[in-house]
Amino acid sequence: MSTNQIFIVDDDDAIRDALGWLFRSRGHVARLWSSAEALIAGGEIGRCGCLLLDIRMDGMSGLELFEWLREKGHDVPVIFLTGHGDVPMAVAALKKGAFDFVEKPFNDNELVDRALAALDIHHQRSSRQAAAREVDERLAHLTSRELEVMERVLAGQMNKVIAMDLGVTMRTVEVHRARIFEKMGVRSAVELAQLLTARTPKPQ
Amino acid sequence: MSTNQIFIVDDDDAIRDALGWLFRSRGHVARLWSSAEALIAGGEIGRCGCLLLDIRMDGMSGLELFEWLREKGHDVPVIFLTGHGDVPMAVAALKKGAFDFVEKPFNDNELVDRALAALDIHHQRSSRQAAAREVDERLAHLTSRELEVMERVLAGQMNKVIAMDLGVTMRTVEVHRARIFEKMGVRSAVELAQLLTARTPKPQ
DNA sequence: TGCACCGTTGCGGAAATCCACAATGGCACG
DNA sequence: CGTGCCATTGTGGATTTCCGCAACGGTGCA
Repeated sequence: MSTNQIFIVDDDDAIRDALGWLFRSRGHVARLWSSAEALIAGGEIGRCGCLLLDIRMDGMSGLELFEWLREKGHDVPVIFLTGHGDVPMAVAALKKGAFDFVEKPFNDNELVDRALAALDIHHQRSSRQAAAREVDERLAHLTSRELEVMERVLAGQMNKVIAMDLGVTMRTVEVHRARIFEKMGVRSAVELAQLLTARTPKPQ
Repeated sequence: MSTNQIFIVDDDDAIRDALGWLFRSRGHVARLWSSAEALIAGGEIGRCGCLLLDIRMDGMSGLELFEWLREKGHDVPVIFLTGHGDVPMAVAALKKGAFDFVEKPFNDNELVDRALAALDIHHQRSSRQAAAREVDERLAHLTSRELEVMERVLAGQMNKVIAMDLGVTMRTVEVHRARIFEKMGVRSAVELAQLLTARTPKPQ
């Protein structure tokens, strides 16, 4: 994976450069952006493994960028940086899913540790997501009829029942079933169930 | 369920009573405790649906009580209340799994809303946990041999293979398999897979 | 019109599963 | 020693699944 880059967005040149220097001096890959708009325009958000985001910026704020990323489906771990943060703001940010919230001035070592932790969970997430995408990709190749059959297979229904249910022959169900397994890359209904049950979006 | 009680722990009599009045006047069930120790001694944590916890208290602090609950396996949603909270403290509490972090003085309506939200997710959690416990309970009744067979059934192995693998006859595997289904309350390997795949502890 | 894909079905056989009935041996507990 | 639980196996049959081979009709696109 090449998504272990640390993206830093801050409109204060001095802080931005200091952050860049901090991470680079320790062997990490850091990319710097002077505004949320610049980051978005860059179109390289996909390479981001962890995002350090100044909350207060001219133009689009850190919080707004965060919301924007969420809507776009990017769930990169975000660490907010703030000079004048208060408790309610921090709480709101974390409850919305921010990974961390750090006040300036920050402790160098601590910030690096947190960023690395963020990278870590990003890797965990992205591997899970890759698997989920893989499954979705395969699901997309199923015909609507196959989906109907699959649904019933997952409900534990026997081919006979499914056939009655759909008003077709057992043979037809068998064919669909075989194609489903083939397309989904599994070799039994059990594997299929595991694949799809694991894919379920996780709650809080 | 009778776990929609709001537990309030604060060593300041005035605040505690005010909180009790606040929730009760709106029709909610609130229980008051003047210290973490008293709450623990009461032995009624199981009835708790949501916990409002003052961070700074004589004796065991709110944070300590929170940790204690975590260790005991109680994961009631906790809302911390604090008079002199700072951002790092709030961030730490939330990252450890607190549900919310509110500064005093608080806005009555907002606090109630948050407590109700906490109750809500507690209900979601507890129904999930009940299901998980149910499954664990059933798993506990499986013999070690049955577990070995189940493991292989979930791996999608055919009875024939499992038999070879364990050095027994197919017939034996069939019997184990039947008992597994019976004990687990399912009627097919698919249902079993769903039961156990869903049970998996969810990550962040 | 020809090709590709989909849904459908039939035939027939191999393989696997499910099950009732029946039984043996080991082990632990009282 | 009896009772209960567990693992094990057998027989035999009903049911179900899995598959290759073959085919037909519809739809949509080039």
